[in-house]
Amino acid sequence: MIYDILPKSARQVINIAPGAPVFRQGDKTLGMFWVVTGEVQLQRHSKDGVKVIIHRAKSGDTFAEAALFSKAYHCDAVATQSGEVVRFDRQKILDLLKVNQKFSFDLMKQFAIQIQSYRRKLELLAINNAQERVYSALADGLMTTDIKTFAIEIGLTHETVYRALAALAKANKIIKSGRGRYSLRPN
Amino acid sequence: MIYDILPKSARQVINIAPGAPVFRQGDKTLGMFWVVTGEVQLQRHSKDGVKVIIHRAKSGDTFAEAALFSKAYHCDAVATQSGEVVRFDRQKILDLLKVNQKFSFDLMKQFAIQIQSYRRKLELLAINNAQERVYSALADGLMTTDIKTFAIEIGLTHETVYRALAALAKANKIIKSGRGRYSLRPN
DNA sequence: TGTTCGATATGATTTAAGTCATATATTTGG
DNA sequence: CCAAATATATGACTTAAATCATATCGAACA
Repeated sequence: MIYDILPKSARQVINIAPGAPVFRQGDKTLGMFWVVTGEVQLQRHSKDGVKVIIHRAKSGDTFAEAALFSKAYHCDAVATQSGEVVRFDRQKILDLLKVNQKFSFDLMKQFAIQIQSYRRKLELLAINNAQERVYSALADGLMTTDIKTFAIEIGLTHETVYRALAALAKANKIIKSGRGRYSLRPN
Repeated sequence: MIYDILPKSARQVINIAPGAPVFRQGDKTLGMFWVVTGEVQLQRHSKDGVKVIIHRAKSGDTFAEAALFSKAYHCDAVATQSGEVVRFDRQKILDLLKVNQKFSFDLMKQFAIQIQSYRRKLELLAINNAQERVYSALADGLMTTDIKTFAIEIGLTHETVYRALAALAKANKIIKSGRGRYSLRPN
C-alpha cells in the first residue's frame, strides 16, 4: 500500500465532507491524493456550464497523479461523501521516487491500473446504443450508488437509463429485484 | 528517452506493416511497447463485431503499459502504418524498475501523460453536441490524418463530422483552407 | 492520359436519445 | 410522525445524430 511506505513528512490528512473542494481547476499543484474513506469526484465545467464527471475516486484510489508532472490542476476535485483523503506532497514524492524503488514500483502499478480503468470507460462511451452501454456498465460494476449518478457516469440522461434498465429487465437480460435494484442475470 | 536507458537485452525491434498484428487480445503478455516509427492501433471488438479504437500509438508513444502487471493482453494491437516498434521485455522491465531509478521515473512520467490523455478523451466523448465535440477535438489536435479516421477517433460518423466541420466553417469558428483542410480560427 | 478507387461532401429519411411533464415511491429532517 | 425533498419511473414530443443515397473531387496507377 502506497500510504504505508510514505514518510509522515510527505503526507497530509485532509477531512472531506460532501461539497467540500479538495482543489480547483487552475490551482497550483500541491501533490497527488489517496482516498482513505469517503469519495472525491473529479469534474470539469465546460464553457456552457455542463458538469463533466471525469473520475470518482473511492476508498483506496489515488487521483491527480498527473499533477506530479504539472504546474496546475486541470479539473475540480470535490468530495461527494464524508471521509478523509491524504495529500502526497509533490516535491517530496519526486524526491522519494529517486531513492525508494518499492514506492516507485507501487505507484507505477497504480498508474497502470488507472490507465486500464480509463480504457474501459473509453470503450464504454464508444458504445452508442443506450441499452448495450447500460448493460456493459452494469457488467463493469459501475452502478455503485444510485441510478442518477450512474447515468451521469456513463454519459446518458437518467430517463434514458431508467428506460434502458426497464427494457433490459423486460428482455430478461438483467434482473429487477426491486425499485431501483437491478443486477446481471446469472448464467 | 525511455529507449535510451534500456539495455539491449530488454528490447526487441519488431517491424510493422499496415494490418500486421503486434499482439492479440488474450495473448500472454510479453511486455509493453514503444513506437519508433509508424503507427499501431489498439482496438477491441465487441460481442456484436463493432470495432472500438482504444488508442492510436504514434512515433514516441508507448502502449500496453498495463501489460506489465497483467498476464494477458486485453485488446488487439494492429499496425496501421509501416515502421517499427520496440518491445520491452516484461520480466526484464520489472527487474530493471527495481534498480534503475531514472528509468522508473521516466516510465512513470509516460504513464501520467497517458492518464492525462485518456482524461482529455473521456471529457471529449462526454460532449454530446457534435459541433462542440468536433471543435474541441480539433483544438486538441486530434485531426492528424484524414477526416474519416478523425471521425472514428471521436466517436462520430464521418457524415456527421463533415457536416459539423461545414457548419463550424460557415459560422466562422474554424477555417476551411481547402477540400478536407480545416484549422482553428486564430484569435 | 484515362480509369479506378476512396475521401470529401451533402441531401433525404429514420431512429433513438434528449427534453419536458407528471406520477409514485422512498428517504430525510423537523 | 408527517411534510418536504429526492429518486424512480414512464408517457408525449422534439431534436439531432445515424443511416442510406448520391455526387464530386483528387490521388494512385496502368
